[in-house]
Amino acid sequence: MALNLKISKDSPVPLYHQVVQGFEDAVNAGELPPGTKLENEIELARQLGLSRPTMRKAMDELVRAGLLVRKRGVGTQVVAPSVRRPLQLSSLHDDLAKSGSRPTTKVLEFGTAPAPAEVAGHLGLAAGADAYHMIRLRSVDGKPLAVMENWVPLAFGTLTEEELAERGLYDLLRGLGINFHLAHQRVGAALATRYQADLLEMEPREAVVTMERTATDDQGRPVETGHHVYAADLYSFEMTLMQH
Amino acid sequence: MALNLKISKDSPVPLYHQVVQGFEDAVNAGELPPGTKLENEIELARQLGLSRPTMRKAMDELVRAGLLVRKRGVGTQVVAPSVRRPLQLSSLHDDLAKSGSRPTTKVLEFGTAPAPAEVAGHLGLAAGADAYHMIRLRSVDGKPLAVMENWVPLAFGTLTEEELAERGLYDLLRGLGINFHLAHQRVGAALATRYQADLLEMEPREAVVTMERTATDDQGRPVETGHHVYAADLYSFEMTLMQH
DNA sequence: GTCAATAGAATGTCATGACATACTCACTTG
DNA sequence: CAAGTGAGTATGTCATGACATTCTATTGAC
Repeated sequence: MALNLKISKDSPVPLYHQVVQGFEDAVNAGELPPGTKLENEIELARQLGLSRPTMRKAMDELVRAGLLVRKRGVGTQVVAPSVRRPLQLSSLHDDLAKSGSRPTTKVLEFGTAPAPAEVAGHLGLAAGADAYHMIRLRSVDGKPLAVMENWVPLAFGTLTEEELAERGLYDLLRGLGINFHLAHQRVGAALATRYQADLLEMEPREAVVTMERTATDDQGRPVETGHHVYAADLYSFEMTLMQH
Repeated sequence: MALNLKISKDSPVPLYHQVVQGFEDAVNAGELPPGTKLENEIELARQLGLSRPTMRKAMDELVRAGLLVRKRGVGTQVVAPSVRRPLQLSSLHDDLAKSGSRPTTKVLEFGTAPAPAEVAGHLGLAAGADAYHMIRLRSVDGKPLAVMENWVPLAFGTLTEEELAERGLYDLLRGLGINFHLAHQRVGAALATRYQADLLEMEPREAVVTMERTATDDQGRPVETGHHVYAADLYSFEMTLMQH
């Protein structure tokens, strides 16, 4: 089965990236149906005029993405078109904007306050140390979606309520020079408090999706911790799990 | 800053794996504190007596794991100890057993039934085609944790209620020769129905965490789809998000 | 027919070598 | 002082070459 990918050595796009993209396109177009057994790496590389390590680097990526499975001594075959979508650290604002929604934000509370013990623990602060505290209501197309409470250490720089009303928190933090690295997140469920229910325009004791997250920067410093509550009928968390 | 990793060329463990493990140990032991700037790749490889591609392969993994960040033209530094835990496809039974709990399962319903339209869609079956249908109650240390409804196409082989009472569904499917590959999962919240509340020994209209998942094998075939409901006070979903 | 050994196939690992590109800093010029 | 340029640094990409390990199928012996 000859590969029919277009690889250009004049392109600024690295060769292995072109291979990855070509595979994905071929799989999505049905030219490489699930179950297709590929030629061995050496032959594939020969066909594309590449070195084997370059071919292999491309295939490493495709295996990690879930499009291909490899078995030592046997060969490689196509799995797709079901593809792994990696979990990305981004803000709800960015997620919603990316999915075509028009998110708006209302700042309900903003200030500095002594961090409760759990928050202090997450942020690596002394108990009772001051931190920024903010509560926002996020809506989409005019409909309330989430109540978001966040805490941010004071040490990174100055945040203002005016800025927070205009831009997302993550955007502001990036503006302070913070390079986000990763976040640990926990998703659960709860009954909406009366406060939350009022804001989300639902009955009290309706179900809400809860999300707690602490994000760290590329220095390993905790940069924000938050507790968000989403209307369960409007929002859920999607993810792809891989077998290893 | 000289690296102090123990690398043995006699070990059956690949060199790059030894480097990864050595880094992780050093970071976890505090020998490589967050923010540490590492020597360049060529020097690190020299210090460890390795080739640069081997060094680089190890560091690729550490970057993907979130322990290191690299910047072209600048260098590489340590981020940890906060590490990315990749999302793995495994069954609730395996997850709980791994965390030290003693899960038990009660089969509430088992049989074949026409798959509802949505289920048929997920499993790639014709509408109304028969599929295995099962409902189980999972408990931990005698306390009910989850109500789990699953559908499995008939085509993979025979499942029996007796087997399901003894072993997990994923275990049974593996026994039929299925190689799990990945699953798409959605986590949300809902109010427990009376049926669910009775089983989970909670009040009706308490909040439950919901999870819908469709798993596919390494041929790209959907092998099971399920809808699970967890007691929100006992279970939540944890995950790590990476910035890219 | 069953079992063990062997050969072939293919992935996995590792090395040497070289060039390209992005980033930072210092110096020069306006 | 600010902007631009060039050099140095380090990661990113790619190639050739070789050996190790795992898997499967075939063959031979019992």
